[in-house]
Amino acid sequence: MFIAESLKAYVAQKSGLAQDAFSMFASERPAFGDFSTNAAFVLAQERNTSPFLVAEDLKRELEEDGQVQSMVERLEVKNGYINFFLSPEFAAQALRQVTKPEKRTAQETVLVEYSSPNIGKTLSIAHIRSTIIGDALARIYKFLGYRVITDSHIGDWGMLAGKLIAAYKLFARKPVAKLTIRDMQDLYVRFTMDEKEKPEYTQMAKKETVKLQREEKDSIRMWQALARNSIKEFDRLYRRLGILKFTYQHGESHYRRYTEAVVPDCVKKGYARQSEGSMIIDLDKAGLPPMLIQKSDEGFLYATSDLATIIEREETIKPNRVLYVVANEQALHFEQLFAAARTCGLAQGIDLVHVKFGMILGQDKKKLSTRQGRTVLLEEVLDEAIKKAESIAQQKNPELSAQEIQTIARLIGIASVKYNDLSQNRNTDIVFDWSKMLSLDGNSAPYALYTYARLANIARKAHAKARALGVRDLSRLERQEFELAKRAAAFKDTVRQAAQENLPNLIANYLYDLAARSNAWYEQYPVLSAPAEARRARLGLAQSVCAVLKTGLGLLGIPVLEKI
RNA sequence: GCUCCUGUAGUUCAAUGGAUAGAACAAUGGUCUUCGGAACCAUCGAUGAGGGUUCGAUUCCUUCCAGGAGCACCA
Repeated sequence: MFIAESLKAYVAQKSGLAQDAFSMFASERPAFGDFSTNAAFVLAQERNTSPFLVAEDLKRELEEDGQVQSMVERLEVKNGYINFFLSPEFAAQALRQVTKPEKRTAQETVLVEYSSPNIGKTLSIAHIRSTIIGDALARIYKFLGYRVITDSHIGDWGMLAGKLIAAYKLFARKPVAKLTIRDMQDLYVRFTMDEKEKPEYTQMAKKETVKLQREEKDSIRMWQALARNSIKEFDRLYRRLGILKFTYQHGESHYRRYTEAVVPDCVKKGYARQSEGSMIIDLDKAGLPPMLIQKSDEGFLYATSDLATIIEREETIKPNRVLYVVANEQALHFEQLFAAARTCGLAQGIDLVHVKFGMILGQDKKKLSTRQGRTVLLEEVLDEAIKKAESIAQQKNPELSAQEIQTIARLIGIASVKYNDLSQNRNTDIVFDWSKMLSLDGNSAPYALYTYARLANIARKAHAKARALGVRDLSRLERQEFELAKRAAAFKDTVRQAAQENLPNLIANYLYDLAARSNAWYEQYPVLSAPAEARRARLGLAQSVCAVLKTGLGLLGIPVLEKI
């Protein structure tokens, strides 16, 4: 149940406004109730009258409705807004089901493409955002009842693969099957460095690329080994990070049949034309520069393979929506890609979305790039985070065994890295800063985890059974506690909003707010020592908030611990 | 040169058309006969500059300033 949505439906019905003509939002402060609508402003505009009068009328109409009556304790008009104060019964009802995933009814499929590393290169900090944000979005959509397909679109074909093979043939001293990803990366770096002075290297790479595209046996065998070893390494890091298993890790190579067909097909249908020896799709109508889909040496490009990927997915997966979780820098590429797809009559009825995110910058606010050797490896970040969490855990809990500390440190270290990213709006750049990244203070993962552990501990001490959730008794709570309960009941509304805008940070911020309110709450209101009725009600509240924290952190890919 | 993104407190962030711009860190002062102090309470402090649209602008438009990214054979 989505509270805002339910309320909105009634307001729409009574006012005659379209659902998207006005908004219903969580109120900023208790004095404004729990949810507010600006419907009166919109209506007043239409009728050319005062919002205040319209609001009073609309309020009266809503009050006369039996359904609305059961949902709210009262309605208030203030400054033209209509404020909704939820009733304890309705809030309790919402709270009881707030952590239950939505049932999959409409078969709406969301395809999330994220992480997408290149073979032959270790995962660096640059992959962190795509991987963590994509993983969270996949979990969020699943929770909301969508059919979710995930795909890491690995760069494993074309010139990149050709260069790797050329580099291997030139410099390597091991059988290809024994090549680690570090070896591959060293080979690749050496190759690109030398390439500047030795144009014959580039020629060689091109030759290898062509051989691979012709699927000559030796090339394919070598390429497969390189790809396999790379993916093994990616999977190891994904496990450490604790992200969902990908439905697919197809890579560009998977779509190669389609890629080969893209150019002739576009030419035949008149979508593409020659220009300066290469093949382009004009995008004037979209106000964009043309997109190059074939090089003058007849080689394919990223754009070609991306178009092919759209075609293949349209045929096999039939998604309703595709989320490309890829850095900001590629904004133009995706604008062109989407426009080109439309031009070619592809992806009709499919919502293609570039879920972009800011870069991770160096201390000098310049881009971190592999070439200048300024890369920070993903693995380093995780190691550092865990190390820091471990020393803090030791300090805080000297009574715990080394093994317990290890478990806690591993969980909190990873959680901090994820939370640090997911609590920020993805659009802004992040200046890479070890102390910030690994911060365990303030609005951070440990704060939410700590709150969870404390609340869980109270319930445990009371020997409360999970099914004894006393959320029927919200009316037994005092005013301030009731506010907390209603806040928890609005969890699913937040998740819905996070999905609509593809902004996981909305959930992180909500959880932080909920945790802060909870901390203030149990500081002030005793649970275990309270009189029987209040005790039962408060235990119910503690358990509900616990469940919300656990579910919410879960959506961010962060597991909870009973003890930290 | 063209296009796009960003500019909020000393610092890092939140709020993207709504009510009195919200946190954290730092600083300062408090809470303890503790349902786990990785806690709670309080003080200090901000929308780059100018114009416009709107009942209402951090949010939309516009000019300027500052930073960043992208712009055909890389991915």
